[in-house]
Order: sequence, then C-alpha cells, then structure tokens
Amino acid sequence: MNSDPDPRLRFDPQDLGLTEFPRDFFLTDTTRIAREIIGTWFARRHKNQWYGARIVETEAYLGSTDAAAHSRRGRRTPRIEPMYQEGGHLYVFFVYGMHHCANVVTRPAGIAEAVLLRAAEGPGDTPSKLLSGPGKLCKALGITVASSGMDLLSGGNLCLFQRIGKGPDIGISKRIGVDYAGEAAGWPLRFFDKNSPAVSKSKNI
DNA sequence: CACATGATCGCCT
DNA sequence: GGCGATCATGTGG
Repeated sequence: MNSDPDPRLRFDPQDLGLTEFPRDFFLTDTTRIAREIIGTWFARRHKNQWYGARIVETEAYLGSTDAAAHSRRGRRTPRIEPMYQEGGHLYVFFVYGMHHCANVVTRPAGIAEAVLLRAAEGPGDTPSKLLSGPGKLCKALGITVASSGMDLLSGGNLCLFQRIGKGPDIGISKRIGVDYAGEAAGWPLRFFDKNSPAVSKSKNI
C-alpha cells in the first residue's frame, strides 16, 4: 500500500497554472526526456488533495544495452514489467530492504527505458533535505510499489506537470550508485539543476 | 530451495 | 570517507 504524503508537500497545480504533458513527450529519446524533466512537477492526489515537488535531479536508464538498467540484456521479470509499458507510466521498485525509487517510463511499449526521479524541491519553504534522494522523494510523497505501472496521463492520482518559466541551468554527470555496470557506469546520463540546494555538491562532477 | 545483492540512507569517524 | 540496516528479487541448483 502507499502511505500518507508529507503535509508540507500540499500544493494546488491549478493555482500554479500547471498543465499535463502530451503522450508524445514520453515516447522519444530517453536521455533528452531525462534532461527535460528537470523543473517539472511530480504530483500525487491523495484524499482529493494534491501533493507535489519540483524535480531537480534525474537519471536516464537505457534498456537492453545499458548494464546499469534493470532491463539490461533484455531482462523481463514481473518487477520490471512496467518498464515495458508505453511511455508516461510509472515504474517503482523497492531496494536495500527499505527504500522505494520512482521512474517515469519512456519510449513506445515494448522498449524498456525509464528516467529515475532522484531529487526534488517541495513547494514553499519546505526543507531542502526532505526530497534530496530517490528514496526520500518516494517516502515524502508516500509512494510505494503499489503505484508501479500506473499511468501518469490518464487523469488518475499521479501526474507529471510541465515546467513553468525558463529552464534551469543543467549540470551533467555519470550516474550514482551503479559502479557494478562496467563501462555504462561512466555514461553521462545524470542531469541536475545546478542551482538547487536539494542537489548535493559532492555528487556533482 | 538457498543464497547473494542492490538505481539508498543516516550515522559514524 | 566508511559501514550497517534490512528484505524482495533474481539466479542457480
């Protein structure tokens, strides 16, 4: 089951004038999408209230040829089945016996690629550490594997809203925590808002 | 069935 | 910088 979101993340997407993405946005190049997701709002509706956060750090995971991806070498298991869905769905997994990580699935159905949501900023004066990591982001929004496979574009309880205003300054680095992946571990597939306090300096290159 | 490990975090030095 | 927590999942027998 999902859990209650942190009340500090309550916000009103309509107030901010946020709009959804068209499906097409999620069907193209995963690396480009990972970059474009910086500055968007990831949100969950719970008991008819919206809770959300502005994404400031992402990583692209590229499917069968990417040794760091769960879908490496064409793997297809029940856990990662949502990665094979059409772009715009959510893939959530449980790891280290205690943390959940949320991904936005990309590309057409049958191609298992996704963008990991690594860090975000809450609305208002939410502490910058509250969402500074993929596990913390899921915890604060109360998202668990119960949400894996849900569609972000069907007017349901989960949504990714388009960025408002101009795009932030983007930094790029290799991905975090994938040292087991050989050559792929060095690929420049991590994107972050250079000016966000929710992105730790030490993780930048 | 048995067992090794991980797309992390917080606490320690 | 290092380490332990803690368990679902994947792999192999």
